[in-house]
Amino acid sequence: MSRIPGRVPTQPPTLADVAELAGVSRQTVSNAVNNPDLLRADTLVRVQEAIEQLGYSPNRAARNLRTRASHLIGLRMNPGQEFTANAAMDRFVHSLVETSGEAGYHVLLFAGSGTDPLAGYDDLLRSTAVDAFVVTDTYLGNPQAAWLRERRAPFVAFGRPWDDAEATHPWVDVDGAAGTELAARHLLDKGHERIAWIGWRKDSWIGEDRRAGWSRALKARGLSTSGLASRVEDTIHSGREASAVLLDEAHPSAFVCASDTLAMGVLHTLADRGLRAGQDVAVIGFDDSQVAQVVRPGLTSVRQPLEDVASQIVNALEGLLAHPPRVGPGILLTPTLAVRGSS
Amino acid sequence: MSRIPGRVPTQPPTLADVAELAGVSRQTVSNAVNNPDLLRADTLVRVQEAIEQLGYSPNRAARNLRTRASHLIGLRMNPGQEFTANAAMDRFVHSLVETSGEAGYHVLLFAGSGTDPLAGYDDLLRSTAVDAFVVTDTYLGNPQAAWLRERRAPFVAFGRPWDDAEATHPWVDVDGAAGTELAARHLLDKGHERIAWIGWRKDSWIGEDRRAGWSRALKARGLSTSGLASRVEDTIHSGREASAVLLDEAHPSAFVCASDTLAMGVLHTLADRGLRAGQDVAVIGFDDSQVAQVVRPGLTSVRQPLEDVASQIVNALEGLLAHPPRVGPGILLTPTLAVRGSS
DNA sequence: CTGAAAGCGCTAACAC
DNA sequence: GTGTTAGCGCTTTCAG
Repeated sequence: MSRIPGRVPTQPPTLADVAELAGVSRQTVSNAVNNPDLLRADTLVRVQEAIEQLGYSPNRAARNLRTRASHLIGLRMNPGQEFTANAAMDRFVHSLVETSGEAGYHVLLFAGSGTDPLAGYDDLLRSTAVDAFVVTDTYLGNPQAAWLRERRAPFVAFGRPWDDAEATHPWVDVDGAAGTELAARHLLDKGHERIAWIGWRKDSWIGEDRRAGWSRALKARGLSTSGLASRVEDTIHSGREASAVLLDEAHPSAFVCASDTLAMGVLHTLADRGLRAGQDVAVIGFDDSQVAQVVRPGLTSVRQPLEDVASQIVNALEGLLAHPPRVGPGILLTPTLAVRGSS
Repeated sequence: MSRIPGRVPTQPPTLADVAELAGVSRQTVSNAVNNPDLLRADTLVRVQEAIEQLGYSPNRAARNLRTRASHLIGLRMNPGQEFTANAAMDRFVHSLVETSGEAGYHVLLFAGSGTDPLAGYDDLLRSTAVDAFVVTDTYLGNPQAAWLRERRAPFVAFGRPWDDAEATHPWVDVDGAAGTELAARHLLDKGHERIAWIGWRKDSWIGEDRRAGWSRALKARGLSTSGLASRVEDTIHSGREASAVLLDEAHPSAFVCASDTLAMGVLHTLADRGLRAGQDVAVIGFDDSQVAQVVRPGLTSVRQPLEDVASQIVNALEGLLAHPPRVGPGILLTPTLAVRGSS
């Protein structure tokens, strides 16, 4: 009488309730859920009907306690830069949630402190709240990697271990150089010969990597890059100024930029001077952000395959959490070019 | 000998380890963590030192099992519309993570199915994986609200119960009408008298709400709205077409739009015709998305106070989960206007 | 293939 | 104030 199907029970049903209804032991119900193969077919059906009837789902806390696993993946959200390269972050989180969901994992978000790159990780780890982490902010080295490895915390990094070639942790990254090389080639094929670069300051590994692709493409065609490159802050204003200077001094017919933000700055300069993007001067950005898609006349941009990144990360995570753990080599994915009016 | 401080233990320390080191019972350690007032000062210090020394954090699963609470808040991510009104979502999630973190909660992300508005909720609820939900997708009524309430699942909605004035669940929303009224007044104060509206199709409550603010502002100044409004799909293309038609037929000197997307369409039309946004025709969007900030000459836009929304939601959540539960009235917050070059 | 017993780490209730 | 007992709901032995 205590559990009337269709009515909302005060307490969710437990294994014992299902066992009683199905006329088997609790253990058998557990097996029906976790190792159905062990049951005889008719018993299995009877148990499954009881589960269905009661709307039973195993209590997460109890299961976690027993199995020492939470099926949760921790992901740190950095204090929101209002408009920066993290435009891609949103898309990545979406993909990660969907992919990890299919693998039986949920994503646990926690806040970072901005100053301390380790904040938040420690507590979740010690309280065994998550099974693993996905570490995304590896742009300036990654102290997290060393720290997490030291505590034997499973994690997969989105981003190469730039500062440590010996690092053995699993990672997935996008080949930025291949992306900018793709962009530069696209322009070369259109007949451009003076292609300028606007990137980030030299202390950014990602920035230098992206720059290398542009440089490689030009050199492969026997073209010089000298005087055609500029390194600035990642703001529209900087992109605008840098492109103005380059136009005056080096007369490029096209720009490849390390980000859509910088590319927007170039578009502003072109508009200032009555030049038409795509017609008079070509521009290519990086990240395929929303702005690239809506600005006139459409900004050609390098697009990171974030769905694939998420999928590979979840894959690596599953290996890491398997018994015994499987840890594969780092994975480098190739971006694509979203071609629009600006090129 | 089993736990050497400074070294990484194979197993995290437990209550028992701390109790042994401090020379007290397990219960006393538990009290030291949860009810420090109950301990004598010197005992408390001794226990805290032991906790510190071992790097102890209470095991989440065990605590959850015992207290029947997970300190997790479920948030559903809808399948990523590549570019839509969910531009604001990212900002909201950030705020929610930070605010709820301060209140001792973490955010659990799960994937929605796109077709079934209830997908994902059920399992998390039955397995008691989360303490409560934050429901965001209330744009077309909210079947979740009725469903969740029926199962006595605690939740707070971001969005009014448009379709059910009798609804008693806690909610927080932004007063869209106040936002568009602010926008229209801003234009009226600049001397505009023919202000057009481009909004969504009539079946959108949010859209009709935003439209009402524009209409109210015009009528308050004794101006007619007839022929000045258009209702279309939320795409750039639609905004472009609608504005072209309105310019031809109604000769407005300014536009207020239900979204930045539509406003971008207007900017395209102006560019097509050689009209300068802000100089010849004013344009105001809604959501203060990234594009509003980077497009030339800057798009004036209604900005939702998402930080405040998150804060109020967490506040409501804390009330809901208190013993006994406190449930307050719905909360309506007022947006602000981010003024840029387009107006 | 099924059942009985034990225990994961913690906290609520009660004794001392 | 502190210690003892019990049990949250589940899964992992190990018998039958």
